[in-house]
Amino acid sequence: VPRGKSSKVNPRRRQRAEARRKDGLLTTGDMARLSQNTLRTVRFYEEEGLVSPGQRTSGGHRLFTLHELKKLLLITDLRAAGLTLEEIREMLRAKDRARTGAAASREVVTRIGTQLELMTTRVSLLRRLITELESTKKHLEECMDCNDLRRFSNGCKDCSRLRDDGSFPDALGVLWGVEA
Amino acid sequence: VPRGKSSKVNPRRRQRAEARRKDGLLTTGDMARLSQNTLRTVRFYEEEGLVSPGQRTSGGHRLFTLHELKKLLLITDLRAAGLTLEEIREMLRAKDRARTGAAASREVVTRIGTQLELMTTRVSLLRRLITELESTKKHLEECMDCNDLRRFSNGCKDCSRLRDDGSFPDALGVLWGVEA
DNA sequence: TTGCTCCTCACGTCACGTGAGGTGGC
DNA sequence: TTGCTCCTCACGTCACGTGAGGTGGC
Repeated sequence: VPRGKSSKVNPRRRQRAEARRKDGLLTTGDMARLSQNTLRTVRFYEEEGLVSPGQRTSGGHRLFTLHELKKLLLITDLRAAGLTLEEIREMLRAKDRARTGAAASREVVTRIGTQLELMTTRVSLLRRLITELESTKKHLEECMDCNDLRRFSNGCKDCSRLRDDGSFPDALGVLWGVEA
Repeated sequence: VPRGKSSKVNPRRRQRAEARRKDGLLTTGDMARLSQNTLRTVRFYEEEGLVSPGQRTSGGHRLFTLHELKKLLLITDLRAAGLTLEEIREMLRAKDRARTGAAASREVVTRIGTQLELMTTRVSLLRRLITELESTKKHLEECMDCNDLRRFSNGCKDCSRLRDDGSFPDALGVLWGVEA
């Protein structure tokens, strides 16, 4: 159980998460909750010039527009997809730095194209790994009721369960130390 | 052009990358090249107890077995898939820490299952983002020969190209600042 | 023998995490 | 008024990157 984060459901807090301020602006906490980030991350992205609170309350609390929330949601997705903050920043600023619509769109199209290739590669790697781990899991599920202590102490070397299958995933060889 | 990394093809180096030492062991450089990692990363993984050179030469050069290379390849894939080194370490050590085959397989099956769920989630996010960015790219490709400076200076607000389409990707709204 | 490869420190970086200590706002 | 939320430092962490300065090995 993680400390510091009460699991008690606080009804007032629940309301806050769903309710909007009357002026339609969002606090740092709203931004964090709605984008599944921490407060620290929202503030860090502001320091890095990625999002910006249009204004602050007299007490110093940040207030963001809905547009900044949408930007934060995109940043969050792009980070999860593997882009660095620098790459994200360049993408977000590309339009404003360009002098013409043609230059702006070409710049953004190029950047998106590059990232799409990288993302496709990442999906392929993930799919390959998922297949491999699923196969490894299936093999090991056959051993979940194994009581052969003698064979296990011997590293499962002479166990037919781990040998009779021709398509033996590499990951299983590594995890079970079959050739060590 | 990145500095420090010559793009000249060195035929001797090429041979080294493919050839094996007569004893079948691999140097740190072989491990790095064959797994697409840097020398630093291979050494760091050794410090962290993830891979281990079975022996060293009299001069202190690390020598790895083929099994350590396979382990490094799996580690590299798992890292790219988003696992921390701690999670990878626990997965690799689970079998050796268990007392019975049943306990070992249950432990590893559970860990793999957890990671498979996370990986599936990551694939979904990537696919969703790929779709969104492809759509955004397609919209912007229509603007690559735009010469309407007046409209661009005005933020493309009154341009029909960016408005007539009903299914307007969120990312485009953010990147093109349509509501700012 | 030459130069390419590998070695060990050791400080730097990126993207935040984690308190400490204090104040704001419905 | 209470307590939940947000504030600003500021040091810590994870997974390496990047030299400096030196030696090993086909």
